[in-house]
Amino acid sequence: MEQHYNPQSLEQGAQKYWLANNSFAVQPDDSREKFYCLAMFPYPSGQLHMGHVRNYTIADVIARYQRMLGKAVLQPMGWDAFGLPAENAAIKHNVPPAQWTAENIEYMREQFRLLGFAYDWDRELATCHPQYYRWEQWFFIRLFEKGLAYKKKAEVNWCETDQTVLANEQVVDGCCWRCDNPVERREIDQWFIRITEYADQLLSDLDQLDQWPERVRTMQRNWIGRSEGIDLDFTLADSSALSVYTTRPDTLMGVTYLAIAPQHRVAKAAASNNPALAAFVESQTSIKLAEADMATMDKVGMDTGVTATHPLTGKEIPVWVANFVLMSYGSGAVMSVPGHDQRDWEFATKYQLPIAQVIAPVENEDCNLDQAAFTDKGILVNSGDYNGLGFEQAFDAISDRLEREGRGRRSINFRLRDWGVSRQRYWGAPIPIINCDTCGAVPVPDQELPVVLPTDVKFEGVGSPIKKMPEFYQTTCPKCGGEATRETDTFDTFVESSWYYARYACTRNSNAMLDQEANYWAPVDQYVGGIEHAILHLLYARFFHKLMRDEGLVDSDEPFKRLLTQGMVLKDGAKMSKSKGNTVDPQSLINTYGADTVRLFSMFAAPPEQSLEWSDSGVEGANRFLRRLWKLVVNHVAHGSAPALSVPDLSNNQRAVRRKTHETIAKVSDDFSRRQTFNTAIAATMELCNDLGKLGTDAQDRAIMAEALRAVVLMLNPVVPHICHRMWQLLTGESDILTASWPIVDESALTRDTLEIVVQVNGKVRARITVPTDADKDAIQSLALEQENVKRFLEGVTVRKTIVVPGKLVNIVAN
RNA sequence: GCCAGUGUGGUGAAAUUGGUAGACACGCCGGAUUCAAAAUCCGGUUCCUUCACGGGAGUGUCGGUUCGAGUCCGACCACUGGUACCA
Repeated sequence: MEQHYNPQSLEQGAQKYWLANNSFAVQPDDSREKFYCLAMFPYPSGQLHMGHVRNYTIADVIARYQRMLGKAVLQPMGWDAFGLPAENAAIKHNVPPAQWTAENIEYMREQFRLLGFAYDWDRELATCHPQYYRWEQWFFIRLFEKGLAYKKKAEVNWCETDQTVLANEQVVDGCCWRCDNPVERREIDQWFIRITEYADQLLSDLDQLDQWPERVRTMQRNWIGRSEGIDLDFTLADSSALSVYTTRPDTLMGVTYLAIAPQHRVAKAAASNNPALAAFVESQTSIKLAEADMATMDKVGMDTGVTATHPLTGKEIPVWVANFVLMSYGSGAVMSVPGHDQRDWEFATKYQLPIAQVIAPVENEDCNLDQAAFTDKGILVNSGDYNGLGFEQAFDAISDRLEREGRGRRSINFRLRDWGVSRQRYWGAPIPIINCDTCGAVPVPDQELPVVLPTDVKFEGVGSPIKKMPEFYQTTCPKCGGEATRETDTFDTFVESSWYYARYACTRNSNAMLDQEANYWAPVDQYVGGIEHAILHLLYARFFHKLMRDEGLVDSDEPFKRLLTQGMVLKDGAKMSKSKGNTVDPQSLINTYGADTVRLFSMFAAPPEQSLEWSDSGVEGANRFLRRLWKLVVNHVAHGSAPALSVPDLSNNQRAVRRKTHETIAKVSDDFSRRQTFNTAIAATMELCNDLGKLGTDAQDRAIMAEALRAVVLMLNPVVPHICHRMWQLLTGESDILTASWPIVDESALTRDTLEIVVQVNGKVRARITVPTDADKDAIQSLALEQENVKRFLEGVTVRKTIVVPGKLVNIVAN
């Protein structure tokens, strides 16, 4: 028997065993409950980092735990293999993205193996493989046929010097990250998917997701941003309508100007004979597309000279161009009520536009329009016929009138915008469309799929190579047979990550996107990933699932039943990054301490939802614990098999250790399943081990030790599976802990005769008393009052009240 | 800017339903072992005060509710994530 804990040989042995027995391959099995456990697949950036280790360890712990509960557990792994970093690496190191990606996958797969994750590798997929993205292309064509995919003009960040589109992260301080020249906005044709068509469902189905963190549901709810309001028309001089959307028609009488986006047709028209305005409009094209930049930039505007007629008063009000009005939201125009909207108030103050009060506070709230807008709902004033109405009444009265007069329509609006899926990049799945001068956008026929992305490419400069490859884009129109060009844009990588979870169920099916096995495993029972994906990825995947449902591919409404969002891994309080030089390489830690130590520390150092502060000495502590545990097991086994447990013969001390064992099983079970706080589960197990060290060597001590050690090994197995694989063999003689079940609490071991409770005087602890478990309130109270220190604090005061909380405390209120 | 979250000893954290603040670890201090060191084992460790028993203060800040608040409410401060082309 191995006297010393030797992680290298022990982990190798366990991994060989799992490989030889194909331990983690799984097939549908109607005799057991299914459990689909999934961690968000990684981008193959080169090496695993600590964030990966944490993410995948959490999922692996859950998968292994669920398996011990007797379920058929699917835990697959794959690669989110398309994306920008491969192109950057290609430019920097002159290596084609396909090769770079494939090499990274090879290396990272080996790292996964060394960490001992229980993956069914038979189902591995990579999104850059044509067998994967072919089905995405096929599905996109279904969406196109249903009118759910469409083309429209939309803006991008454009670098004139590099002649390329820039991602938001490639724009630094308004300039291109490579050549440092200012970016400009440019409108180009792009493909969109109508997520707005599903906005209502995406919102209401959030209520089904009761096993998602509330904060993620809240963020998605706010992102979708449903609001009820009214579209209403102001009339321009040429009698055309200038339409705006507002959720506050009750403030309509307080509109003192209109604000329109610089790209609005009215602005463009007015600028054509106004050079100053034209210059202003032009100057606004240099702002980066990102919402954060839009919202924090200086709010500037200019009078267009155009006026519009107010739909109720008939008054003429000025129309201003304002840089904070977005052409892509609503109609690109807003009505401005500076008295009751803070942004309008600031703009009006800056440009000395009139501010009118039309809402008065209901209670005595502050309302001083010289200082700030009054944005709460209230009672209408200065509003003619509508004076005295509250928000709801005014909303209805004004909306009714506008609808009656044909100047407005009640409408439900969403903040959510349609999903732009076009990328002017090389390393992505080609959009399966052929552009024909005669027939327009024509889908590639199904039998010609996949449209394969050429991988033998040279990166010259920064643009996409396929845009310069006639052999790729020159083709004929499937409809008319004439000359045509292939779409050279590729899909947003969020498209691939929106359905991979379903494809794992049937990775190798070359006849269909999904099959019945996908329906067997879906939905994912437990999804694990970073909180940074709370909105985009998780919303797109939910949307895609509904699209697939409506195509008849899956039966369920939602893809992920339960969600765990893990926090980041920090070092010295900051996110690990190469530029900060504070990275920790998991590989060298595995080499030094073994995978179990790395896994144990990752799970012990913080609860999964919180950020985790990396600590080298903490890792040593985790390793120390494993060595101590190993010694405990080895020493126990060295003394031969333990005698049978005889509960009636136990001493009080032995009974206490046994109670601790079963209390720990209860706590760890709850921590693993309901709470998902693995750190406290591990702490409880450590506590139990500390107590076990105090057991003697007589027969019943050894019997209790045997029972406890088996429980400890079973409970730690999901976290540190290698060492537990071996310790289980030593303790039981059985070869495979994977076939063992989760330990069961013996309720009879939990009983106790006495309890310690605290005695407080005015909320401060003054004594501790030990009382029988079944003591009644009066007995507890009188015992509490007898305590010397309690008496001291009751001298000279009168007891007003006594609160007895059974099993916890007594609080004597006195003054 | 907006949306969401976090803030507790020297450090990572625990306190699950409003009921003993600091479990479990790290670090540090003291001791055992050792020729010596490493490793290991034992003990101590929120701060202030006290020979000691004990006492006082304490969970980002300020205020509130309650017999009782880390936990609930209000305001504020700092940091983190997202903000639609990073994934």
